[in-house]
Amino acid sequence: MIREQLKRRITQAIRDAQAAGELPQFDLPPFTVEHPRQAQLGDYSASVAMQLARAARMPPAQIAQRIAGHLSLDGMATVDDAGAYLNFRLSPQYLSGEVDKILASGDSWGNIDIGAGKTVQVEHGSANPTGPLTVASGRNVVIGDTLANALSAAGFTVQREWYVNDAGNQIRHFGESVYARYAQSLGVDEPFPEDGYKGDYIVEIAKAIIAQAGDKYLKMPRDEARRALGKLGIDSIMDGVRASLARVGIHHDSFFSERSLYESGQFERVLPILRNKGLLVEYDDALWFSEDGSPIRKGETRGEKQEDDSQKPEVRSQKIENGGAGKEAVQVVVIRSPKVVAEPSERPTYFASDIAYVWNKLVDRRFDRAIYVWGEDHQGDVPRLMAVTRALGLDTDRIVLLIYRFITLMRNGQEVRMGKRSGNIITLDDVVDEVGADATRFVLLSRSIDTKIVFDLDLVKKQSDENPVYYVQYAHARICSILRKAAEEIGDKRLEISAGATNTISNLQSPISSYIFSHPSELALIRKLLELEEVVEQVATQLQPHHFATYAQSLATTFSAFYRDCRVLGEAPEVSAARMKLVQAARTTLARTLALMGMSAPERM
RNA sequence: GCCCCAAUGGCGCAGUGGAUAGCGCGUCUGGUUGCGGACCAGAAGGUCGGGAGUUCGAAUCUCUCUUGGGGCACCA
Repeated sequence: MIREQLKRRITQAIRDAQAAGELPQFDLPPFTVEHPRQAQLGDYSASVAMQLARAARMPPAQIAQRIAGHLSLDGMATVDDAGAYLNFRLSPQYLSGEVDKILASGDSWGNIDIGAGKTVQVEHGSANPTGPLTVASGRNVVIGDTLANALSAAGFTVQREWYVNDAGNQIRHFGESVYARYAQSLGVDEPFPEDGYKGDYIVEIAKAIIAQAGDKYLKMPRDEARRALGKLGIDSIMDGVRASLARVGIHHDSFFSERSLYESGQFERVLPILRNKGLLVEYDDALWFSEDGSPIRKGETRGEKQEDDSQKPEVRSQKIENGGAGKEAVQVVVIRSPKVVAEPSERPTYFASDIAYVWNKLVDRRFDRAIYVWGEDHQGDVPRLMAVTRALGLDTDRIVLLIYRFITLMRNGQEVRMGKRSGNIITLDDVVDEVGADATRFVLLSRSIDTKIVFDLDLVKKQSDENPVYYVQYAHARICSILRKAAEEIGDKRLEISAGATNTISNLQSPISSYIFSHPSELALIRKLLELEEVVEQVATQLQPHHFATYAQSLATTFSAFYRDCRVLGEAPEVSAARMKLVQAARTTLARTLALMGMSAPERM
């Protein structure tokens, strides 16, 4: 990457200046190379001279000058020491050469190697398998999938996992619901459970099972039938989920069963680690995790006053002073209790699963990092997972808990309320049907994960200039149009522009390899293309996928400026050929960006 | 009460401790004998919520206050 190259050269220049006695000896602090805000100042800029002023006991401008004097840039860029800044401007020769590099890289253009083969798991989706995939989960999977794309491009070995919550109370309710619909469909007067799932899809599932297996579950003991039907229901739901995911281009490498943590004995193997450290505490017939091993005390609870509030333990907010470094709450969380009525052998509490699961990720499967993509409703669960990870003797830096904000769905200027249990859900399929997969992904990726998204169906459906999705894709279609036209004019049938064929421009016979771009809009476009690597790095390190969306728009804008200023066809042959190459590189870059976002790059619109 | 997140032109949002804070929409003024006008150019519009601190330098880091969102169950 350019930035890294410049950093190395600056570092070398400083050492050379030191060796020459022009700068005193000092330890070089970490410094950055960045883009100046004003483009006229240069392409890259380093303020390292200012950082060194104290250590070197020299005025920054003088330091900058001496560093500049020792810089060897090999024609890559020119440097000018603007006061205390070192400003670099990439040379037209260098920029022109980079176009060839992009074309040679083809579909792997943008790949970098900050991951160095480290393994990282991105767990995303993981919605309860009790109903179809909702738009709410849509943001989750799109964030996770795009991050996985970015991490993969950044050189990590990535595994995409969906955690199937196939244990616990909700699953029991679900099984009862399926059973009730099953029985009702067979004409049996079976009451629908109070906590049941009311959605029509349960009826569909029941009918499908009847079509397959008839009434055989009515002949079983009721509990057994409920469990069996629950499992069948989950399978059916998950099949639907997979189909919905596929529509937005998402595939998971693994669907990990929560239940398996108990069936495999994983949970029982991990628990002794906490017990041996004295971090398991009995209270009120239940088993608790207590971060510091302290017994659980009775205390006043928050929220509405109820008769037996005083009987409840203070669960979360025992405050302790932490060596002056701020306050931290000791995490106290229930692991197992007779009051949790779900089959305790299958899943004591959700937190119990978390314990075994993090161990499974980091120890059994040895991921260097495990990323959890969680909705903001799980934000309160972060500290306890961190606490138990620490208690297990694992490095908490290896887990990253990403919290994204929910979306609000708007239609006809009204917020669409979604109720989970009520069956009033808007599925991801519904939205994809209405606005398309590309627009859905783009909207869900367009903002920082910390920002709430208002998904206005009417607005997104409108294929207008208010809608950035089409602006970006239009730029790609327009590029393809130019290349199509070029192919016609030149009559070169080998100039294919279908996806993947990015290198065919070399089929044109022309002395283009020596061509040096000079028009400001040409050079600006090349600079913009070269940013892709930086954007990949940014997304992969900050774990913020919206940078792709921002970049895609900016790239489309830069291309439009080039398109306005520079004709491709009908210029002098060497100019046309060189610009076609540039346009091809722009297509490669735009298509890759869209691919990283999981979007299509249409050739016509 | 405690914890997390946010606050940046009219609206929606970017912004990596660096120089004159950007983009889209909206508003106003313009642009087509030319590769796709689903486009482009120009203009107006800002005490980066308030205050203090750290730093050569703060929208960015720390503290604090205000406002908004979310979370604080032997639910998942």
